[in-house]
Amino acid sequence: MRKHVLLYGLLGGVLIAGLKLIEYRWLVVEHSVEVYGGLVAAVFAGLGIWLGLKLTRPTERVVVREVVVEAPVAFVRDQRRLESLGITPRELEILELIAAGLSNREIADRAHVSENTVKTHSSRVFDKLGARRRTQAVQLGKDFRLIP
Amino acid sequence: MRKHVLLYGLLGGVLIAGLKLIEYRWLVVEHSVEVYGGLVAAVFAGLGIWLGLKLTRPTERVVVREVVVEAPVAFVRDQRRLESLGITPRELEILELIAAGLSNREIADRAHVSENTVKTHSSRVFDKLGARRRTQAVQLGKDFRLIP
DNA sequence: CCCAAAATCACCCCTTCGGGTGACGCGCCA
DNA sequence: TGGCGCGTCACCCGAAGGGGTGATTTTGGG
Repeated sequence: MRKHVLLYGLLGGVLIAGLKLIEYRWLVVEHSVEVYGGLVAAVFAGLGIWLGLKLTRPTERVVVREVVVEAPVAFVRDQRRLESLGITPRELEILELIAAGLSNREIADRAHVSENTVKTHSSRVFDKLGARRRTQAVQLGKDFRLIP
Repeated sequence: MRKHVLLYGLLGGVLIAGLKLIEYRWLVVEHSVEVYGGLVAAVFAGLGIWLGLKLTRPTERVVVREVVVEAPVAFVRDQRRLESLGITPRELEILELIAAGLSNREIADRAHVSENTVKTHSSRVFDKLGARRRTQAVQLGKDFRLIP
């Protein structure tokens, strides 16, 4: 910054010297003092702006703060796949209970239906998923993003 | 910014008018043109610096960028729990294959052991996990962070 | 109002699973 | 060197799971 101040003074001196060399007094005599004043004002205003920019440039700092956002990877059900497989809401419900580790008997109790009904639903959902065992159905259900 | 330019011009006009009012010509006559020029130069230089600061102030900004880092939550096996439950490596291996949806027969083939051996391992791991069914064992294994 | 999809339930048959028990070999270590 | 943990295997039996078929009721939309 100090360098800029020195440069500013130097330019001012050069300007004065330049005006002397081109006989600014002739200009003054010929075009009055206002022209001389305006010229000086314009030049120094420009220099001032330039200096101001130079002085404020260093304060123009961009602070980049990286905030790490935890992504719990929230579960979103793949509705599209659900429809493409033709799995009904009830079947999906049974699948979730199977994934929870419940037996058909327990699922029947919880869903207030008979065990045979649970077996029917599970058989259908196994068929739609292409699973032969409930553990495989659970695995496929997770892969297909049908259950968490 | 345009407002600043207008203000700048207005101030220049006011300055000129002010100089007129205090009969600047007297100053010129009495102290030569250099004094007048220096005065104008100083004033406009100051204005220029001020304008420069005003213009550059808005560019003085702090950018806060939030970088969302995908957290796949890499799986880390809970070795402590594994030991506290007394689950052996072979049993854990069987548990993983069960979680993959394989039958005892398939597990036996993949692990190059008899189906009876697989049943023994699975029975042991079920007992250690407190599971009654393989789906429940899988669920508990995931809860205990023993399998992904 | 009727049809189709969904949900419900039942029965049969076979496979798989899970519990229980017993046994054998291997490596480690006190 | 004897015990212990681990891995291996076998057999039995009851429970649970899964496939197939058929049937009834409920429900939502044309």
